[in-house]
Amino acid sequence: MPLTEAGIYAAALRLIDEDGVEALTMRKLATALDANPMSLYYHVPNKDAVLRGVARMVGAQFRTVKSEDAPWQERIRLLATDFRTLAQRHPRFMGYSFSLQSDFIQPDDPFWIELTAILDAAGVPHSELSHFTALVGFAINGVLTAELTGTLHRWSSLKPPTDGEDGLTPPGLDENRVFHLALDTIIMGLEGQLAVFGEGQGADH
Amino acid sequence: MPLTEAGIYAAALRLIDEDGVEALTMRKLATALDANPMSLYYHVPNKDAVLRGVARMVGAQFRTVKSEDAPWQERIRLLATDFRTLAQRHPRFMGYSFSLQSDFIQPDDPFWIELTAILDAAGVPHSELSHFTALVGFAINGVLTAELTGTLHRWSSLKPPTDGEDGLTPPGLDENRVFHLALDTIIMGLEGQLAVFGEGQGADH
DNA sequence: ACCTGAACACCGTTCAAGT
DNA sequence: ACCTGAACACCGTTCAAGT
Repeated sequence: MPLTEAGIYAAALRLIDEDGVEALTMRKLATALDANPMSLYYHVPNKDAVLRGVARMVGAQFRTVKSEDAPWQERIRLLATDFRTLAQRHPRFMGYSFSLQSDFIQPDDPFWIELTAILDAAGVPHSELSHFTALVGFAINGVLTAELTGTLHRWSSLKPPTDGEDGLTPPGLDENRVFHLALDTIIMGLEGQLAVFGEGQGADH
Repeated sequence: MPLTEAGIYAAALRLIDEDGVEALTMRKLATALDANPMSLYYHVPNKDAVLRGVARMVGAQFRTVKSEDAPWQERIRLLATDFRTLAQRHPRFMGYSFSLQSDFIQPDDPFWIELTAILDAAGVPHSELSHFTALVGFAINGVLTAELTGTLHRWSSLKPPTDGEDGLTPPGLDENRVFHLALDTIIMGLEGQLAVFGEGQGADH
């Protein structure tokens, strides 16, 4: 099996899934590919490019059902959960790339394009469209990152037991609850904002 | 000036403010202190401890006005902006510690305690208190992190010019708008959720 | 008690050289 | 066209030794 660019990215992702991004090393990556560490540099300029390649690879897997006729609330929920299930397939990489979002998050990613379209359809004024897209996207991102990096999990274990119960919440259940609660709250907030826009319009004309 | 633990943290923070966390090195830190790299290890167990020390140092600077008589909406806004101004004093460190939040974010930090108190006062049921605290905290965190790491800024430059204007938004203004928009939206969402709790209570009794 | 030098086991990357 | 070895400039950290 000869060395290829795609093969390098795939192997890198495999290593990251196992041991996390911080453990990825050009030298380890090479030995995982049964290759000389220096051979990688013929196919790839440097380590940073490997990470970007992995990001492109994972990002390309993102699929979301196009349901343009559904109400925008439902569409946001769908988009967010689709994105979440993708993120959960590679939690260590996504947790990293979301947080150290230096160059990984681009406004022309399918997620953001779809989110913009949904908010547009919902009635967000064009002048505020990018603001609201950023707000919703990064707020969800914040909750999801906390989930992926395990911060959320370390929290819920500190939660008071549910009134005399055994005190052990089934694993993942709390994460689910917080994520959907966040979605609900943001959507409700958007509904409120849209109502404000409506009022302003009514008063002006 | 002899080497001290606090002095090491202070110097580390100074270096991070200038060049970012990823540029911090035990060896650079030592030369910045006019010391032998190995001398640090007498005062500090390892690099990770240095980062944690810096986190404690920065976190200790957090102050928020206690305004228990104000409406909870105002209290959330105040807490969030207080936290934001602290974060903006050390954007590179805060951007890092928020994202790689492995061990930096603790539920017993003053920010979270105050946020919990506010949401409690707002009427969030005790069984859901930690969920809502997490939701609000990490959503705000997500937007703030995007601001600190510059992701938000790289975005707004892609914004369509405001209809025939010069197309240049004053720097920082967009960040301000998005942050406060996020606050408003989350608060509105919380109001909605609280209304739901109210209904449920009314129907049950 | 506080500091130091030498050393170890790692990194990413370059570059001239091999096939 | 593809791979390799040697080498460079870095890391964090240990440890025995100095004052």
